[in-house]
Amino acid sequence: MNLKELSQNLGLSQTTVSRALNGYPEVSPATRKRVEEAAKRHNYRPSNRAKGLATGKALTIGHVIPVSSKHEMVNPIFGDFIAGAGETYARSGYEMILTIVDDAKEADVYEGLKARRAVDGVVVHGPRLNDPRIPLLHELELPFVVHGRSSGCTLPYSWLDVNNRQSFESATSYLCDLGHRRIGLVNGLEDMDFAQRRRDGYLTALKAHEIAPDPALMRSNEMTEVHGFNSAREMLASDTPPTAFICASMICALGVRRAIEDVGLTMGRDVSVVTHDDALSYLQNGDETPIFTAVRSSVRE
Amino acid sequence: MNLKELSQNLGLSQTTVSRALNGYPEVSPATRKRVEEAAKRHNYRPSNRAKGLATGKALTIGHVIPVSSKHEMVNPIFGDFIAGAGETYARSGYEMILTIVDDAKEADVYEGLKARRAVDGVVVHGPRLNDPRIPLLHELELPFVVHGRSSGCTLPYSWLDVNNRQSFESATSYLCDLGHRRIGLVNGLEDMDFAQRRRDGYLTALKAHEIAPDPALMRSNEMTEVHGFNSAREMLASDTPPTAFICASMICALGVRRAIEDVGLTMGRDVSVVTHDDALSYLQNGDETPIFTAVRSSVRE
DNA sequence: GAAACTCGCCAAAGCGCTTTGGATATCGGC
DNA sequence: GCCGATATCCAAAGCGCTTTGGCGAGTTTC
Repeated sequence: MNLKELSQNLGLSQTTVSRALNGYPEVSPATRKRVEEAAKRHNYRPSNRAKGLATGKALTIGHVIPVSSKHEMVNPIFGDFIAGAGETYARSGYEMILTIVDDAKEADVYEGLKARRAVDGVVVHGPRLNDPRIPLLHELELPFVVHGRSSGCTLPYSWLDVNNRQSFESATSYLCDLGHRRIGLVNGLEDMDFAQRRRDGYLTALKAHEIAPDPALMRSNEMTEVHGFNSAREMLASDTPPTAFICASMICALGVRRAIEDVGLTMGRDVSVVTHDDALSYLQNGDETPIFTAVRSSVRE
Repeated sequence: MNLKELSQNLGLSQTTVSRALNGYPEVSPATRKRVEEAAKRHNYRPSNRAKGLATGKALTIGHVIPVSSKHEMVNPIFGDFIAGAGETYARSGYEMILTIVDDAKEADVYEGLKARRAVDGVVVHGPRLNDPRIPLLHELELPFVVHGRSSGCTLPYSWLDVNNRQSFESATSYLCDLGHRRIGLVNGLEDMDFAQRRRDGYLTALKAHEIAPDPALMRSNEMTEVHGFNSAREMLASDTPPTAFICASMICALGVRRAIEDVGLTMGRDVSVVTHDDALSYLQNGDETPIFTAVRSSVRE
């Protein structure tokens, strides 16, 4: 059922039917009602494609997810982020198109989205320090919002982020106040902007407590369970092991926990762990009793 | 840059340019070359939208991810699945549109995709027993492929699946052969088809080893860490606790491990754990030394 | 050397919408 | 009873492509 059929069916012009359905005023209330009922009855829904052609709008937002060519890892928070975004799109009649791409070919993807007029705008995921995508998108004049921020970028841009610095500063201070002097940081890859900010927060808190940062206590890598395990394992093997850890994600923290127990210690008694909790649906921080002390922010919300 | 401009630019008709670019034979090699070079030079890419309107094809595949209204959980394997699918779409010039929807409203989404002619076909995720989406999609005449299967469904359909039954039968047999008589099953929700098959495999192996299944040793729920923890915790608290566990996912297994250690036992010495490993990039089964004994299949591949 | 093809190209219609620029009818107001 | 608003509606153009139906010019065929 398309506009033409529907309008013939009603004995009206396409113009009138289109206007009735889109809330324009040049239609009598009675006609509008008749049109709306017929549309519902015939399960008519305008073709997004034709609508887009006619209006120049795509009614579509692009999400391009970079995958590091080195690690091939898809950050698990994307699932939750996408779920949250999708709810909003569904309510607003927008479509979401997803592209997963090796980060080396990302520029090409943005150019393609623009040239094909496939989207009205994009969401930039996983911003790095001074991320080249921001100038690129400016140049392409493709509207965008960054999930996170990009330190060092001089161009203006819209972003949505949590306060990573403050969050890690609080967490670190909390541990310092408890008397910890050697605190291991199990961070994400440091070219990721969020990781940089988290480290800054960590360092700020150490400084405030007059603790000299020790490079041996700061590890960064893709936030996998294995990274958490390996990092903690190595730090714990040192002559002066940390008495506490701060982790960039629950997944890392699980690895840290495994390392702690692997060397015969008990988490929470011998070694403290604080983690950042993205509130992922499948990886809740315990039930009534949390597994980890955590700073939390729901990616999905 | 659109077709019209490009063809004027070349002093050719739109017809010829279109044909040159799409590999039709009615174009001389010299002209084709000239067109292709101009297209590249001007970074011309046909609008998917217009192309779709003209051809009736959408050049787009829909993925609709059901989210249980009760649990609001996004299965973490979707991220990896989507990444794998996206690679193929990118190579073939297809677009992927993603819809995340409360499973109660799923029918509406499929109808919408069909009525709006937004996609050429869809991938059905998370099939349940006798899944109503299969008859629905048949009725809508919307082509689809199911990731997994739907037992009890009498209609024909295309699917892609791993051998869940065989996999869990092998894993269970392996444990039985090691002498285990009480094996806990930490399964996914049992209205999910894969969970049913996994349980079947588990039961088949028990039967082959003349072990009577004990309902107290079979738990099923959303595959979260907490589910693994709670299930194992309760089973271990029994008078006749299991000596081994079989888990439906790495995430569950991590919870099971936590429960085991929580009661003062050691995994691998006091209690054995075998898990299904979806080979998620961020949740590898250890480095050189695996964390868990596992049956594995890469979702992404 | 004429009939019959084949090649290489083009004009125009059409895909399903929106939107511009009227057209017609109705209605006060004086 | 006429004029200018106002309220409703419509025909047609246009969005950027593909595809149908043709049309000359060159090539075979016999």
